[in-house]
Amino acid sequence: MAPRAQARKRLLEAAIRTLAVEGYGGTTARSIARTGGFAPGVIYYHFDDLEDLLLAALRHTSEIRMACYKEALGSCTDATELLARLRELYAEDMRDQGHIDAVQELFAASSTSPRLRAELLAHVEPWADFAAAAIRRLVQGTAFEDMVPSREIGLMAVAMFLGIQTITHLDGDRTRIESLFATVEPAAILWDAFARGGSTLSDK
Amino acid sequence: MAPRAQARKRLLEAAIRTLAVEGYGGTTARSIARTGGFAPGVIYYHFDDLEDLLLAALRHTSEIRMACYKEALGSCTDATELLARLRELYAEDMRDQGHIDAVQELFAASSTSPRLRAELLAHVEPWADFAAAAIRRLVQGTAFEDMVPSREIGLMAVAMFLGIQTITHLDGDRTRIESLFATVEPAAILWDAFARGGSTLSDK
Amino acid sequence: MAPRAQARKRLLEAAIRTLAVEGYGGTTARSIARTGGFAPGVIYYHFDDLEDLLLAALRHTSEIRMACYKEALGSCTDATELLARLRELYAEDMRDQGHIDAVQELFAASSTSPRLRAELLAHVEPWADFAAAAIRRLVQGTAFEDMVPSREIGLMAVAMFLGIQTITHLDGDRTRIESLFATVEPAAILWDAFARGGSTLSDK
Amino acid sequence: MAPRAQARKRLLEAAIRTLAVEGYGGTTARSIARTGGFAPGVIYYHFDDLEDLLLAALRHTSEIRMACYKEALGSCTDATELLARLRELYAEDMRDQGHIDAVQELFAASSTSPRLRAELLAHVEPWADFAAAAIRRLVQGTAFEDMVPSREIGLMAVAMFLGIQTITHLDGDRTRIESLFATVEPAAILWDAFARGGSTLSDK
DNA sequence: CATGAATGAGGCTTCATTCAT
DNA sequence: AATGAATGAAGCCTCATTCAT
Repeated sequence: MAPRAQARKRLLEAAIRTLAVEGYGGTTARSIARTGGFAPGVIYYHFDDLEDLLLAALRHTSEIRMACYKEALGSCTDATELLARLRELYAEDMRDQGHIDAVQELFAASSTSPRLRAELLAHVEPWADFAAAAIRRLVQGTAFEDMVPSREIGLMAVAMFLGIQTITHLDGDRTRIESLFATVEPAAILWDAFARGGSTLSDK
Repeated sequence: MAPRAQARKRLLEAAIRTLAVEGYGGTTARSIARTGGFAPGVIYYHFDDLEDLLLAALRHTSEIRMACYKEALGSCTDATELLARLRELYAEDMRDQGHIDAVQELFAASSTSPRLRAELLAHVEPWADFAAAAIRRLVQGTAFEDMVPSREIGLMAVAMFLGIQTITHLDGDRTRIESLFATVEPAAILWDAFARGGSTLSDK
Repeated sequence: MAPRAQARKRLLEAAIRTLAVEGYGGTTARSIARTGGFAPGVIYYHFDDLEDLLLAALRHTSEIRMACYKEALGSCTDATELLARLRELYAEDMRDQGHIDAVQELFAASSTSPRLRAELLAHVEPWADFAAAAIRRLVQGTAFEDMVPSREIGLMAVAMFLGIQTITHLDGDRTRIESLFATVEPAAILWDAFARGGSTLSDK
Repeated sequence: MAPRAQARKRLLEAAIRTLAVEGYGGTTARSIARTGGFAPGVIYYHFDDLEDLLLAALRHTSEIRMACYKEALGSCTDATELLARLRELYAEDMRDQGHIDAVQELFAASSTSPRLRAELLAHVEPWADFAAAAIRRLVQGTAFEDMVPSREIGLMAVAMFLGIQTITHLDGDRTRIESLFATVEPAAILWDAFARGGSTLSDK
């Protein structure tokens, strides 16, 4: 049913898989078609352009991930728990068909296409907002509540995620990120104990 | 003198300028030649490959910048001062012929070429070390000296730099970074006053 | 009634409109379908080929115009009147859905397709005959009756029509033709006065 | 010497030959290259575009032919002689590598490319002027001198030439034109005898 | 050392045409 | 009768790279 939408989805997923596996440079109409098992021409039946397909793939993947992250972190006020959930989400991302790698490749390619650049920029904004909101939930009710510039820190968080992803992408060593999570964990525990913990303690 | 070396340098700089101005996608043998005002064939006289030229350009630019950073930050033990010097260096980078943009483009292209990927990785390592050393100097003699995992934080710093660069690259808005420097400044002042400042105070 | 024939007619007219509006180069199965509001596949239900459709469209349009011209000029023996009627017919052609432009495009495409070439040739013949007949009516009863090679002049007339059409097609300036009609008019008046007029005068 | 210009000329002539032999529809980068015995890529080394090459070919051929016509007809004041020379020129055109057929194909293709259309239009004008000048020389000193709208008749002549060419192109029958020349000859003789002849007679 | 013409592979895209529905 | 998704060939063009000069 709705063969049109089904076909489009097949194309989107082939595009994402190809980006992840072959890199942007290797993502050609032919390679996408090979990945998806269809003729190159189909792409142009459903999309104006290769660019168009890639843009749609970006939106597709970003929407899906954003929904997951919102659900998983939406109500989290505890640093330790936040960190744990991020860890899980990240692991899930990695298990996926490579959505994150695909997005990484698109960042890489951004200078090639103004439209792609604009689209990526449009996606950075909401993610930075989302990160800022998570941070605000974290500091809410603590002594630091009014001192923390959550908007800026949100952007920094997104930047760091991007940067780490870039480096991970270079050597394919995903344990590196695990070790960063481990590094940050004590800080999270400290935060919960002293900054938030104080008030929580008195609650009990 | 050494006309060979001189010619090579001309090529390297043309490659860097082309990367910065046209992006990786627009960096072809012809466009580099046009930028530098020589014939495309020359490239193959001095380098095996376009890849070879790009790799050499990366090394060239990275060495130059690393030397600058080492000289400017080498002896810095004060967070406020460190931040101020970083700010200057960054401004200098921007004024330059676009070394940073060129490197950014090469990161973008890394998935295309294993050799490029390896080379970039080989440059990330020393920069992370360098950042770690700067951090160690910062915490040295404070109560946190043994608690701070400087290696990991160094990597995070490099990642953040990379990520911010990526985002800046997207919208061309360089004031964004200025605002991040401004955001971090109070933290640096606090650090100097309490963490370092305390002990330093008693020293005097 | 006769849904088959009706559908064919829809296709023919879509083909003609597309030729006139998009030019031969822009006349594809898809563009014809878009013009006519049907699916590209329908074409192959009613015709073997795109070529087949175009040929049929040529016949369709040529028949319709030939009938008009025959009716309007069939009994015309007066040069001035002949010219006036031609002028009207031409104006009508221009108001039409672009039959003439469509035919012009097919001439353009003739070197692509032998069948099209043959078909066009087969249409030139009757038009030249028709023009020759008109000329014969004009000279009949005059002193020139036996001297005028009407067959050749008929062909020249068709050629001139074609050529003017080609030039008009180039710059879209249809007033050019109006000015040619105006240029010829005095000659027609002269002819009627002296060649035909003389004898006619004595008749009365 | 001047290998650049030589190569360009080779391309221009290959383009013209291909247009004449294969028709516009068959004139692709590959077919031109095959005709000229070079790789398709060369075209893009010397020209921006296929369109660019075709435009240059049109100019090339038009200039050459215009020069010939100017030299042959420049001083002709006699209708019979004018006709004889035109006949020769036409025969020469046919013996050539098909310049005329090539131009014919470009007219056919004009609706495909605005630039081509503009270029053709720019060539029609001088030819019409040239024809008008020839006609003026013909009527000069006769009783009709002030009555003949040479500009308009010049355009008609060009149009007729074009139209005849179109028809000839359809069936490849070049004797048709011979027969038209023969048809017109008596008129030329008459003209020289009565219109011009009168004054010439009194000269002797 | 350098030039610049030439090559050939491969990328994007369009299109006539087919076919399951 | 009609639809519209899919195919595969072919077109245009770019590019790294080579090579005669």
